[in-house]
Amino acid sequence: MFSDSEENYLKAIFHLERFSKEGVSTNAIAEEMQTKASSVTDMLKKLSDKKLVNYVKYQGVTLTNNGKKTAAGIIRKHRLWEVFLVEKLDFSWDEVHEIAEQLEHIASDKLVEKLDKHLKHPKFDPHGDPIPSKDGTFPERDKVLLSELQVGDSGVCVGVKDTSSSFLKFLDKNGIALGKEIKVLEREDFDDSLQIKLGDQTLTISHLIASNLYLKTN
Amino acid sequence: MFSDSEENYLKAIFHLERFSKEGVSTNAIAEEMQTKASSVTDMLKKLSDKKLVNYVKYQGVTLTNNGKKTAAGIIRKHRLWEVFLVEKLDFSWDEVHEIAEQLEHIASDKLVEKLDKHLKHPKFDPHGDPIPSKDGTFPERDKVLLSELQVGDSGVCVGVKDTSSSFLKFLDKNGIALGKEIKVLEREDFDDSLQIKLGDQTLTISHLIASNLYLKTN
DNA sequence: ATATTTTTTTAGATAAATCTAAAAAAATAA
DNA sequence: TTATTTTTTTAGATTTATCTAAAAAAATAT
Ligand SMILES: [Mn+2]
Ligand SMILES: [Mn+2]
Ligand SMILES: [Mn+2]
Ligand SMILES: [Mn+2]
Repeated sequence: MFSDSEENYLKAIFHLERFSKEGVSTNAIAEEMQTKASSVTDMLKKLSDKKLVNYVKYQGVTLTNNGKKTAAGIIRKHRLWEVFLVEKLDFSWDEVHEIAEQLEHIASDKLVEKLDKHLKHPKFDPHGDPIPSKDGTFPERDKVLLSELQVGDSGVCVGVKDTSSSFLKFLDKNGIALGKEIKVLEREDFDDSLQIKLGDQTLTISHLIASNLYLKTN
Repeated sequence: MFSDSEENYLKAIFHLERFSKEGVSTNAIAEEMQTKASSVTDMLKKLSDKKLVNYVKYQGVTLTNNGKKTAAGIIRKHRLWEVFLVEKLDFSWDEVHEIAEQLEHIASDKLVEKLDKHLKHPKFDPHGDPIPSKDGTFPERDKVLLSELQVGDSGVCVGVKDTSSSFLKFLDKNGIALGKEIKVLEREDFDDSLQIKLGDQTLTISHLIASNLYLKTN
């Protein structure tokens, strides 16, 4: 239906739209896609011709309903494959993104639905990100950044904001994983670092770490 | 490493090499790939530059050792994915080829090895075709076409020569599947059709059918 | 051995996706 | 409000994979 490149642009625009109520700018897309602004302009024209984006010269783009649905479909595939890689093939969560980046472009509706069934219809991927349903609806879950909690608050780790390999490996090394219970024991005013209880151990983590971990509070 | 197109050419040449001891001709490749001879010539030059084929103008091509190993790797992926689709996702054997045709181009050695392990290192795909090992070796199995058997001979169905959807669906409809025991009861001289015993039933099949079914004789 | 047919290659064009450099428009600063 | 800077678009190239039409080479037939 659409080329890998077109699909990657749709996904990028979809993600960027969440942060700007205006149209998404050419430069923002270029940055996200690691490409040049002129290449973006070319692609926007093409996506516009295909009625996937609303594009007016110099005014950025928004996805059309069709564009949104298409983007959600690609994100659905990406995240389902990530679940597969972690749950069935025993990959660790820092290894799957690159591979899912390729698998998301495999075209077969039947494959997606069979994969979804095989995985027992997961609602979230290995990084805690929501998996849209077939019709494009994203499951919601209220979650707070660990850095927002007060001393004494506690919750269960349900997601990461930064999904970089280095961050995920850091979490592994320190025993932090989705499903783990975390309680804030102390906050250091000087640098906003936190002392937390994780299982039966106590851990000190920097503000940067805490501001990339999502918890579901108790 | 290589483009999807390059990989598809390598696979085509690999398959064609089995039938001609000479180099594979440009036209044969064009036929196999459903493309034009001029496109083939262009690609052969490129593959030759990359040392994947031995190409001399007007004399056809053969794969280099490197080309053979690369082709075997793609066939390995194709067939492992077919096993996955049938065994794990419950696809039927007539639906998997098209999807595997895409999946075979996913680039990740680790993925292939994890998939292989997950599937318990299968030696043959859902159509009975051998799955090369990581180093490019194809498992052998002696098999005979059902059409070659004499009256009274019997064997187990281990593969199909024609893998077209229509043939596979015909086999499904008649209860013929890999692993089934078949015995030749009678041969009709006029059209070489066979009367066979399949489980507890008796079936009449045309020569065309019999000449596309591989058995391992008892 | 020459003529004819078939196969293969070359020449030149097209479409997709990218790039650099220059021009145009919009945003910001003076 | 005018000048400067930033953003975006356009113009023109490049690469990859394909095609058609024509030329060249090889194979086949007379
Ligand atoms: Mn992608
Ligand atoms: Mn993810
Ligand atoms: Mn393929
Ligand atoms: Mn197969």
